[in-house]
Amino acid sequence: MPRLNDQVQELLQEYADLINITGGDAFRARAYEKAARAVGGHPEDVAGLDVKGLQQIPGVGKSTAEKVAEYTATGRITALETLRAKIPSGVREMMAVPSVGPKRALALYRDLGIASVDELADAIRSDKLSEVAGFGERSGEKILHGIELMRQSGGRTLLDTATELAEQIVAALSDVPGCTRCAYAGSLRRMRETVGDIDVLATAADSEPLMAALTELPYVAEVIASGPTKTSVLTDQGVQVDLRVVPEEDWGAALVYFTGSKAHNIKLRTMAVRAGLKLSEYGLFEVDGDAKNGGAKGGGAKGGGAKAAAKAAKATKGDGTKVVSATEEEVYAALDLPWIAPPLREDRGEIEAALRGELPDLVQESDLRGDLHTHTDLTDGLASLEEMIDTAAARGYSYFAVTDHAPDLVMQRMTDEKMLAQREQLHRLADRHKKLRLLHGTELNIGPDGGVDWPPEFLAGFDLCVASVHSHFNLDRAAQTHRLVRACENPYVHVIGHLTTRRIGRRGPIDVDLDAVFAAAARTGTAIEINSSPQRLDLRDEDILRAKRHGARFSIDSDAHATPHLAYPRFGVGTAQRAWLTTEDVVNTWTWQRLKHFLRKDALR
DNA sequence: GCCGTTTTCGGCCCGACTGTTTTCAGTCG
Repeated sequence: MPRLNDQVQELLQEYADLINITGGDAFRARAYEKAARAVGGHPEDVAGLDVKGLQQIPGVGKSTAEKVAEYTATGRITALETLRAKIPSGVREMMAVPSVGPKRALALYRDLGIASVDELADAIRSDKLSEVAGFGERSGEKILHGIELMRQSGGRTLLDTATELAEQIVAALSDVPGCTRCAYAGSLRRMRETVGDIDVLATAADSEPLMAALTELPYVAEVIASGPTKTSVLTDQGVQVDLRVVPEEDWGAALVYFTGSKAHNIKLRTMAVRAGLKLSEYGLFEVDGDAKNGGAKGGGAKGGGAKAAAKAAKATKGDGTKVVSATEEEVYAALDLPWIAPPLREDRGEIEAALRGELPDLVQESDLRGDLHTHTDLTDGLASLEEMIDTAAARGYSYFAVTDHAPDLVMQRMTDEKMLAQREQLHRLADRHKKLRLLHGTELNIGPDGGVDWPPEFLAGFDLCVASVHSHFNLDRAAQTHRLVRACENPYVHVIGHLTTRRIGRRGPIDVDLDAVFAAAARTGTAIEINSSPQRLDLRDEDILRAKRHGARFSIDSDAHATPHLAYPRFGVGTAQRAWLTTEDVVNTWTWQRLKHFLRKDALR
């Protein structure tokens, strides 16, 4: 189950949406939206707070506090139930389609009775949309395109939700008596940007108590299938979880098998066959009789060692003798391979690299020495400068940049004076954290022509500037490329933030010649951000690989807008690992001395 | 509904873009 704060955030947001759809007071709706974000970003668990305590959260007043308290006490919010009864849930779900907001969702429901995304797509295809005032041909096309975008990531769960759920399930199952090992596998373990379902693997002599424990979890809504080796359930958030229980001696083979990817496994199985072995979900087997004249024959002590251990047990499934494979290392060793980190297991050359002994020494979350892109409540963040800095210090960073929005993002109402006052405040706070070097930065807006918010003399006052695209997403490819190349060429721009501006399942990437931008970044010494927000994960792993080939460097940042978001870099690091990055590629793993040098861009001035 | 260097009422993120309009509504960041 997600953190209670996240559940409450979702419910308050739903309440705000329903107020909007039903034509309620827009300011009231906005108050609930703000309260939703405030609760979601609040570091303390709301479960432990009473009405008084809840009201201490900025943006939460008496009315919201009472609703939250009602939810923690009873598991429901009466006022929300009342609104839900008036509007089918599918109407609100239509708001997830880009360019469909509350007004259009209501109009579609009221005039055509459309109450789901599927019905909406059907209505467009059968040309019914023009019957509703305000909808023309272009609207239909745009909405249909938006629906397709949603479906591409359709049914997939974002990394933060999936990770949290998987960790809770693993913790719960690990406590079941008789469970000797438990971990999650699948695409989540490989740190793919979204996850279709969650695969959990466990070992136990008797699988029954584990299967029962899974189906009895409070947030399991439906049991899809349940047998002695596999149980599948659906959570109340609609995420499918598959649990498999295997004998202890098969743990390694099973973990390899269920971690995937499919392509990686196929290649491993091919190698196994050549080595006279067979790898399947039931374990690693030595094929009886012949087939000992394959690749592993000359293959060194490790393979031989594992085979020696094979004398252990006779197989129950498969044709040959089961090879004990209690760990992944043993399985890989049987194939004369070193252990391969899950994020690399995509058959993108990792097996060949492993054979050559050239696997990269992947960057780890613990290698990060700082965060170079964060926000405070001076703009659209939730936490104060002090709170953000204190949390960063607690993470053990040695440097930390505060980069609030610049004035061209008009809604943030930034001014020179506010920025300079924040700098003063930051300098005063420097005394509090002797071990943490504080950097005063900003997140600039890259204009349609590639210009940024402030003139050089003002930019020179910052320790660090991130520059990002926040508008004009529809420029043509040449214009998008030009603006981003120009931003790289700006001697005061150190990091290009969320380069493609995509939001997973919500908005596609801008149309840009990535190779041209990567080349410009490498040439000018501008780092490219790996934005770790689970909604963005921008750049994608395959684009990072391309950028690395151009010689670009990267900054793995949280883009935190609240203190809990400062933990996001684990997802950015996962993405970086999928792109084979090492600490050499990631500037915020470097010492301050080295980073300082990188930030100079002297040659361009 | 929330909040207060404008303090218990009266404001509340503001401008651009898009597609449908012929003067604007809805959506988005």
